Amino acid sequence: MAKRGYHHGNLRKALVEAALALIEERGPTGFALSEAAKRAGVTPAAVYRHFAGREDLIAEAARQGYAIFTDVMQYAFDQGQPSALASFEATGRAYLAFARRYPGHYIAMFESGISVNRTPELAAIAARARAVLERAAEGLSRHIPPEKRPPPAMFSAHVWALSHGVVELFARNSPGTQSPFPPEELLETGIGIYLRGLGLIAPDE
Amino acid sequence: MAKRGYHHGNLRKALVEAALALIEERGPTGFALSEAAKRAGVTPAAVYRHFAGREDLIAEAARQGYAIFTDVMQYAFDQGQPSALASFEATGRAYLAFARRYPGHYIAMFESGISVNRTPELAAIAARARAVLERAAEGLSRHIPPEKRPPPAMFSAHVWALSHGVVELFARNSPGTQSPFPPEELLETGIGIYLRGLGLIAPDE
DNA sequence: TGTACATCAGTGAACGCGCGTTCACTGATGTAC
DNA sequence: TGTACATCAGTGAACGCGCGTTCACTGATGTAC
Repeated sequence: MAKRGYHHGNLRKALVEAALALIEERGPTGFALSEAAKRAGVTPAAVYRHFAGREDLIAEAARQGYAIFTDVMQYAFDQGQPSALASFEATGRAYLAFARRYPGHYIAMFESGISVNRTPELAAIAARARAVLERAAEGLSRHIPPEKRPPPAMFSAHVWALSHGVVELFARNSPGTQSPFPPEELLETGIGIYLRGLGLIAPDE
Repeated sequence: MAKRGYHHGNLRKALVEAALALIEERGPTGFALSEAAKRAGVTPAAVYRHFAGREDLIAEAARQGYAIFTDVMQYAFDQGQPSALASFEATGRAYLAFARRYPGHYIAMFESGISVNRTPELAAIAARARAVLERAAEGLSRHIPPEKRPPPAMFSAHVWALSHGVVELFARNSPGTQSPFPPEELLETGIGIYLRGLGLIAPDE
């Protein structure tokens, strides 16, 4: 169990952790398999006992990210229940919280260039994450008059896109630089205005 | 002027074009200075007559991207005038159109990891792009009752974020894979609902 | 409890590769006389 | 118009580097007897 000795104990886990830390520090480009191995206190060749190669290691980081992501979203959804509105808003906020709290996972998932279709396993778990948001949208959908009700998948896509855009442009230091407003505020007001547009929040509040 | 002969004619331009094509084909990671040189029919060392190095070449691609981007946004804005609403919607659509039509520039600007603060020149032109969107927002702002008027910079950020999120998740093949709706439709309906939430579109249309 | 042995996680050396960058050079171009 | 010359864009060879990956190996571990 302990790390000392010839055998590592849990190298697989240590490698994923090292990879996540590296991705977080250096960006997707800066990640090197050899360096992840070094950080785990192991020769580069040892990595191949646990992963097929560099890409496979990143994919595993992304997979774990989607697992956490789905849990976080599901939890937020449940917290908001039985109010469809509260559930919907909470999942939006959870997106931002996830990006903040698990930046390595976030980058592996969305910025590393790893396709979600790389593995059936990865595709499945990503679909599950999407499903949580769509379920929240479906719940909301029932409160909109049928004749002006957009497909739930559409407005779950809207909220996802808004959340993703806020994260990319204003929550990570990348190109947006100094954001005009705190990302949390930006996302909250944005979702608020959007939901009012759907007729789900009264115009006066 | 012609390409034949010892001297290239316009190597600088050819290098930027090669870089853009490569970035578009291989992603930001796949871009190699040596290969851009090869495509321009030139030795890697020749690049250093025109650029300080690899990063500088990417930064120049991004700079040209911002220049085009600003023009495109400005043009869309002007087309929508004198209607503030039409101008606002048009700039949103222009964002998507830009990403579609100039993918290499788009990637250099937003996905290459090049900071907008790398050069004062680059920062300046990016600020100009932001200013176009904010001006559109200011125009719109006048139609909102002052007491419930969010800062123009805030809702220009919302539209930017929504546009960016739609592009990243649904218009590029990256992680979102098969999008549930055409990105154009997604963005248009999203902005429509958002503007209705601001009270800028009548609830019945 | 003690010994023999199979397993297999991790070693260490080596590889080929393409990369970004440098340097002294060369030869095409355009200008001055 | 013709010659001498300065300029400087592009050459080609070389570099050191870190990368991902391979391979035969070794030695710690746990199991069978």
